[in-house]
Amino acid sequence: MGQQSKPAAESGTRESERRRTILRAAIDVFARKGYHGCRIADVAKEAGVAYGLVYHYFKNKDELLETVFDTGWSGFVTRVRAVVEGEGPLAEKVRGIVEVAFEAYRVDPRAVKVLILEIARSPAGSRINRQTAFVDAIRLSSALFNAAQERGELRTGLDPHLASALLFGNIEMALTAFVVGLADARDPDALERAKSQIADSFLYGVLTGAQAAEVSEWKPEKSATKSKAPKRS
Amino acid sequence: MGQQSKPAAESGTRESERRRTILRAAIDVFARKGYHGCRIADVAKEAGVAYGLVYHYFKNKDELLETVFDTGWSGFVTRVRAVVEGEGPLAEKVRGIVEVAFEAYRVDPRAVKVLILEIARSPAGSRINRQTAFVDAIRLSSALFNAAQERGELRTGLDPHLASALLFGNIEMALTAFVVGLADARDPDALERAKSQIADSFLYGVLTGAQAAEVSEWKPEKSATKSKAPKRS
DNA sequence: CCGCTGGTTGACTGGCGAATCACCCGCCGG
DNA sequence: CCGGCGGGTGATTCGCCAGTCAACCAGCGG
Repeated sequence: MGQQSKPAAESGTRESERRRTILRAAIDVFARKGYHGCRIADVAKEAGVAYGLVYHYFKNKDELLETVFDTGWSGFVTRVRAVVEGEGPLAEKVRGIVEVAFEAYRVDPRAVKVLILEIARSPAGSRINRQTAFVDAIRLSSALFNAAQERGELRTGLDPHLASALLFGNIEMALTAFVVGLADARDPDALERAKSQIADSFLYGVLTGAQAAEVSEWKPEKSATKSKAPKRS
Repeated sequence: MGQQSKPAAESGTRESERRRTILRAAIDVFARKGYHGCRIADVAKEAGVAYGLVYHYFKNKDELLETVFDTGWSGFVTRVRAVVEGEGPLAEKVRGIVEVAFEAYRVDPRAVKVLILEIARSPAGSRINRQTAFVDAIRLSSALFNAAQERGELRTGLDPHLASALLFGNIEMALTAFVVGLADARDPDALERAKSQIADSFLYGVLTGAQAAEVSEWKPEKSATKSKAPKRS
């Protein structure tokens, strides 16, 4: 643990090492026992710090969850935005979004678990509705489908918003399957298959016949844009 | 449990009027403030009964939620099973399942809200994992897709389990949109559109080209099977 | 060497709410 | 008329846990 005497300046972010440790511990504990099912004491123990220190860095338990959310979600949204605003055909972008979500899961499954289980469906209560965030993401990719519709690539009568919602619905359901253990997350093949099946069936479901035909021809060419900035959190 | 004295026959269910009142109140309060965000006192007040009576009928708060779940979910599963085991082509059945879900929402939106928000994604903790129930439903309709796959109606390489999960994922996402107010639930047209778009895009997404072609020809002929047993709860 | 500052500690407390319990009341059977 | 019983009541109890706080320590500047 204690590597003190850090040369102040250090790695980009201003937040102290300790703060990050606590955040990390919070994610792990939330993932294991759920937000309501754990005490601050658990988080402190997991992080290997004193009880009171948690309150030094976070106003209260709620803010802790809030922060976990902001951190994880903003990373996700940023990546999605990059995909949406990038170049390439719709199908490619859809695959890109799916890729982003699954990659996030691969890199930090517990963080994803918390996002899905604790936040996406958090009951009405909590202060500034986090549902807004979810909606934002949906709206973000709506733009994609709006444009596609104007180009006549979407099947007629399909609401772009709904299309966008369905995409995230599919992704969420698939990830949920892994999160709750329905599917075996340790099998990298299962991840890969789920990924492509989701993208495919979504595209088939949403595109016009002509466009869909092209989907069939698509094959994973170990794509260029695979880069992957080191996922934070 | 002493069920004597009462003119035995009476209204089907054995449970007392009071018990049902409390259950109903619980659904309403859970929907409004969330399971964790409400006190037993709230439920009692809503039901117009004494605090202690809640504990007369239910062992504890958890059992109350559990019961709300069992009641609502078993009704849903029963209806889905009826559809799955009925006659007719796959497409028809898929539409049937979607119909069941939306009808449940139309009849008792608050109950659906509780199921979706409080239970589907309940954190690891709670006793006998209710996730099992969710999985059961998915498995149930998997049979459908299994059969379809053998008949060659499913696109190749598509896992029947996944197809089933996607169907429920789509339904859930759509209902969530209404539950959280993203879509206007008071507009019966919105419900209707969402319903058909979900079914359509799912079918297009999952079926082989040949089968999908038939989907296009489908038109709502104010179907026979619309009957609708009076939804319980 | 002194004292300040800011990160760090963990015992303590105050409130909240789940669960209990002693009591009530109307009914029925003897 | 009595006594027992089951549905019904709500004040009281009791444990838990979020959040506080006084004290502690390490470094540092003077």
